[in-house]
Amino acid sequence: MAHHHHHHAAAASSEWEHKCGSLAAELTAGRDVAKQLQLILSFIPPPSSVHHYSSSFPSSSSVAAEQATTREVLVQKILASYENALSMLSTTPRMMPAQHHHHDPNRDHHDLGSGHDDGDIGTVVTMMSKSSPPGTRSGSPGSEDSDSGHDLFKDTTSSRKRKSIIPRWTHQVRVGPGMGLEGPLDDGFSWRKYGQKDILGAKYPRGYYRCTLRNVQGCLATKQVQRSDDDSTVFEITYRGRHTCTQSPPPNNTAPPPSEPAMPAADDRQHEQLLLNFRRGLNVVGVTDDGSEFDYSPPTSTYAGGSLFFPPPQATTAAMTSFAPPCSSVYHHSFSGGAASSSRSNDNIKIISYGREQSTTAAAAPPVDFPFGNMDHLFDDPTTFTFDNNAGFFS
DNA sequence: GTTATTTGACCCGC
DNA sequence: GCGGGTCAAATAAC
Repeated sequence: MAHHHHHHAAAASSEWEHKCGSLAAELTAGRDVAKQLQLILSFIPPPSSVHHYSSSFPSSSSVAAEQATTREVLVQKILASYENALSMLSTTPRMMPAQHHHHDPNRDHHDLGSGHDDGDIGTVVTMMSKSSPPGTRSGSPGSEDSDSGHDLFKDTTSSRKRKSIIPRWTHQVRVGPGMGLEGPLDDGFSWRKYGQKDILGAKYPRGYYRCTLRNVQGCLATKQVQRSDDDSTVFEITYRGRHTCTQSPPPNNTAPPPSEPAMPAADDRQHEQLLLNFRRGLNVVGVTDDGSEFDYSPPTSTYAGGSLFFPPPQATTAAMTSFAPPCSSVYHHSFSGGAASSSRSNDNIKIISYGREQSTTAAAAPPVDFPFGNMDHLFDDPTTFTFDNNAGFFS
């Protein structure tokens, strides 16, 4: 770039804005393509289950499984990068240098069966608010950021604090009396504590947790756990950001008490609930135009974050639901004309993604919120979903 | 060996 | 400067 660069011209601001828009569009497009790739990959059976045509190799099954895992993880990482980049873009112009660090394919294992007797845990309040997350910086602890000038954005002329679109919500959780159970209540995700702070005026310190897969999959979800001042059996847990990683929920223990009718506060809450319901192993049944049904087999216990692809009512391009590995084959459904092509699914089902529909073209309409319709009642008896292809929502 | 937690330092916005 | 949030070195746990 030997061109002469202008100084800080006032006009640069709008130019910058414009470039940001292009950037966002580009990133969105990239993310969308990555999702498609993820989908496509899910349709390609892992080498193990492939009919061995003339495989002269021993082809141990473990290797195959590892490959599948690896490629899935890779796509997941790409997706996470896009998501994170987008979220960074949506906060402050300031940002950190990219951090591409190559990590070994680390095996992630989370201790699910921590033998926690969850006992009496009641989720009480749900609250939404837009946040002003200071640090959406990507995970890598400042390792190699030292050199290159990242004061590019320091100028902050525009100082347009875009409101963060990072979701933030709070649960109040009460632990039963007499339980030694403390802060780290098992909410189905594995967290890693990265800090603790004494909060002014608070009796108990606040714990800071982040998703354990942050460095592996770039998942930026965090939570804070604050013990209530007066009632020491109540914990206020503030979640920040949705999980973009893939995690398995714990096999729900015995005696999940009559689940609360879960007030349908906001979208994100509904998304959470949807995930929870999926995780509990409900059946999902889709209905096509011609009335035939296709059954998403019970997702036993595995699930992967992400978003379902559902088309807006008048979608012209084919969108699809996707439930992906570890199924050897998955249901694939095109909702565009109602023409359904569905393949078989075996045991486990993962949700690749959920939450928002994304069009394939960058210039197309902005993401459409997932059409949940009125599924509140389903929360009471979350055993079966039916997706009405015509109506475009679960019923 | 590995990964998680603890804990004071550090950063950043107010 | 203050306070909340995060980092990272030391330490603990595995």
